[in-house]
Order: sequence, then structure tokens, then C-alpha cells
Amino acid sequence: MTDQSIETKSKIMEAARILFANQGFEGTSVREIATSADVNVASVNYHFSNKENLFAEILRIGYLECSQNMRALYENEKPSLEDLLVHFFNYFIQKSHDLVSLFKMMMSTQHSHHLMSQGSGDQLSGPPGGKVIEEAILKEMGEGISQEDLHFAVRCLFSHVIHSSIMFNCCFKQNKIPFTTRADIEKGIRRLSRILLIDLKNI
Amino acid sequence: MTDQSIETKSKIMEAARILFANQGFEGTSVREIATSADVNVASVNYHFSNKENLFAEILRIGYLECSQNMRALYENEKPSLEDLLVHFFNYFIQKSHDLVSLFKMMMSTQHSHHLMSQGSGDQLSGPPGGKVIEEAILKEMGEGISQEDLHFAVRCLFSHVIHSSIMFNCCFKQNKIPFTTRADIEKGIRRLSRILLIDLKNI
DNA sequence: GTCTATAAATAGATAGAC
DNA sequence: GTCTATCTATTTATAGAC
Repeated sequence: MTDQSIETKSKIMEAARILFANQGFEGTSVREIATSADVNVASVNYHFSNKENLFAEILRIGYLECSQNMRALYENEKPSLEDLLVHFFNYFIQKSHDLVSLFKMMMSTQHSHHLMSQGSGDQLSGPPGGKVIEEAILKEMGEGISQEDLHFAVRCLFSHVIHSSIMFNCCFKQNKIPFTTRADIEKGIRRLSRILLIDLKNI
Repeated sequence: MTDQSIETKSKIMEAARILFANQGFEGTSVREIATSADVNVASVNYHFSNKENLFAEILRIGYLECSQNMRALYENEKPSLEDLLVHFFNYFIQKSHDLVSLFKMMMSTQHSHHLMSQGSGDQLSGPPGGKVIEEAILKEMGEGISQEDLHFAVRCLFSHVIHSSIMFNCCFKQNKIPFTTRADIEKGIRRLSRILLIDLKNI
């Protein structure tokens, strides 16, 4: 591949990523992507065969990047559970395009089947970063914790962080719902982390 | 309006509701809706002016029904906080079509603006049933609780219930993620309710 | 109110010149 | 690899007969 073709390919992916996130798969046309990426219309199909392939590729990369970044963050900084989750929140609202795309896709019957039946099925079992949250909990708790308790805590924490991230970018910003500033959300994430750790220790 | 036209209108809404939820707004064509509803193509635009209007109408009705059902449930049965939330969970997974549609729409920049700028803006501030959860918490706690604590608890509980409902219908069913049976989820909702009430009482 | 027919625009994909 | 031009199919919406 020449340098130019690599640049064209990445320009397409970058433009498509944003458009798909904002308008969905069917709501975005190949022509729109090409215009936004400032490349020729035909180059999209030349590089990605078809529109669906481009979409799948964007999601695959986004999920991988997300998981890897979360893992790297944990390995490098060795943060406490609550620090880790606040980092995840900030990562999610910064990379909200991929997050929202992934969520939309999971909620779409057709695409989730298409996604699961592909090779990426293994990688997509469980939330991105789920394993990291587990490890952070285990580090603070020691090993004396049942699998059921562990899964419960991860689901509570992850659902709260992901929900907060999504709402932060679509509702909390526009409306004046009380206690939904960024500082409020972070405070809430820390509080829930502490509450759950206390609960796990008391079992 | 004649009986026939009322039936046509409701057949269109019922078919469109399901198709929109599964395929999104742009992913669903008017012809598809008409075929599925077993009515003529032109009747869709005759009754709803255009496709976007039909979508907005479906969401408006869905949100209203959802809020009213939650309010009625609380007023009639006067359940405990954890019973109420389990009821919400069961309601959400039963009516997952509307729920998913509403969520998709909120996550779509274009549509959320369109939705908020319309008259339904007031009704859509805050989650459906949010006020009811507040009341259930206050009933168990007495009045000595700050607004910040109250909002925190509502957001934790609602995000957990809504996230569980969505995941239950798109991931938990297909994959074999541990501790995600319906009974497990309900158990988790009850547990989180109790944990949060204990936290609020200790403040 | 319901139907057929059709207008007008746009979609994804590809062929072939360069 | 990139471009223009175009094919084919499908879209929303509407006009007009019944």
C-alpha cells in the first residue's frame, strides 16, 4: 500500500466513525462519508469492499482500542477502584463516538447478530474493560470473594459509568437536570465504588 | 374518524413501533411499515403527514404510556423500593421495543434535538418513572435526606435497571455470561436497592 | 379513506479511463 | 489508486381516480 492509499483509508475511517456515531449506519450514506473525508466516492468501496464492511471494521478497531487503553491505564497507574472508574468515565465521554456506535449496534438486532457471528465474537463477550474492573476489585478485597458477588459489583459499576457517560453527552449537557455536572458525576462514581466495596466486605 | 381509519392508524403505529425499534428510523422504510401493517403505502402519509411525524408520535405515546404505567403501579400497589424497581425491570424487558427506541433516539444528536425542541420537552426531562423512584425512596427514608443524596440514589438505581433491561434483551440472552439469568438480575436489583438505602441512612 | 401510479431524489455499487 | 460516469434499486412523498 502506498502512503497515499493509507492516508485515504484512514481519512475515510475517521470521517465515517463520526458520521456513523451521530447518524447511525443507515442514516449515513457512502457519498456523505466521502465528502466529509475529502476523498472520491469510489474509494470507499475500493478500500472496504462495501459499506457494511467499513462499519464492522470501525467498530472492531474502536472496541480493541478501548479495551487496550483501559488495560494499559490499569497496568501503568495501578489506580484504586474509584480512580480507575473515574478514568473510564473520562475516557468514555472523550471517545463518545465509538461508545455510542457500539451501543447502538448492540441494541440493533440485525447488526448484533452480524457482529456476534463474526470472528470478533470472543472479544465482544463482556464489556470493554470488564476484566480490568474485576481485577481492581480483587486487589482491594483480597481473594475471599465469590464469583457472584464479583459479577454483581462489576455490573453495578459498569452500568453506572456507561450510563453516566452516555447521558452526559446527550441529556445532562442540554437540560438543567440538577447534580449532573462533570464533578457531580465523578463524585457519584466514587461514592458508588466505596458503597459497593463496603457491601462486599460485610458479606 | 371512521372505525376503519382508526384501525388503520393503530395498525400502522403498532407495526412501525416494532420496526423502528429493531431497525432504527433510517433503517425502516415507509413501504416496509405499510406491508407489515397490511395497509396501503399511501395511508401512512395520509394519517401521519410524513415519516418523521409518525416516529415522533410513536415515541411520545410510548413515553407517556411508560410514565403513566409506572405511576399507576406505584399508586396502586404501594410497593417497597426494591419491589418497585423489580417491577420496572419486568416492565422494561416486556416493553423493550419502546425502551430501545427511546434510547436510540436520545443517543442520536439529530433526533434528540428535534425531540427536545418540540412541545414534549417538559415531559422528557428526567427518566420515565424517575419521580416515582424518588417518592419510593422518600417513603422508606423519611424526609431527612438532601436533594443531592436523593438524586444520586435515583441515578444509581435507574441506570442499573435500565442497563440491565437493555442488556437482558440483547446480550444476556444470546451469550453465556455468568449470573445474568432473570432471577440473577432481579436479585441484583434488590441488593443494590438495599445497599443504597443503608448508605443514605448512614449519612 | 383507500387505492394506483408516478414523480423526484438518493442510495450502494461498479465499469472503465487514466 | 483515483477518478468520472452510470446502472439499478429504492426511497419519500404526492396527485388523482374511485
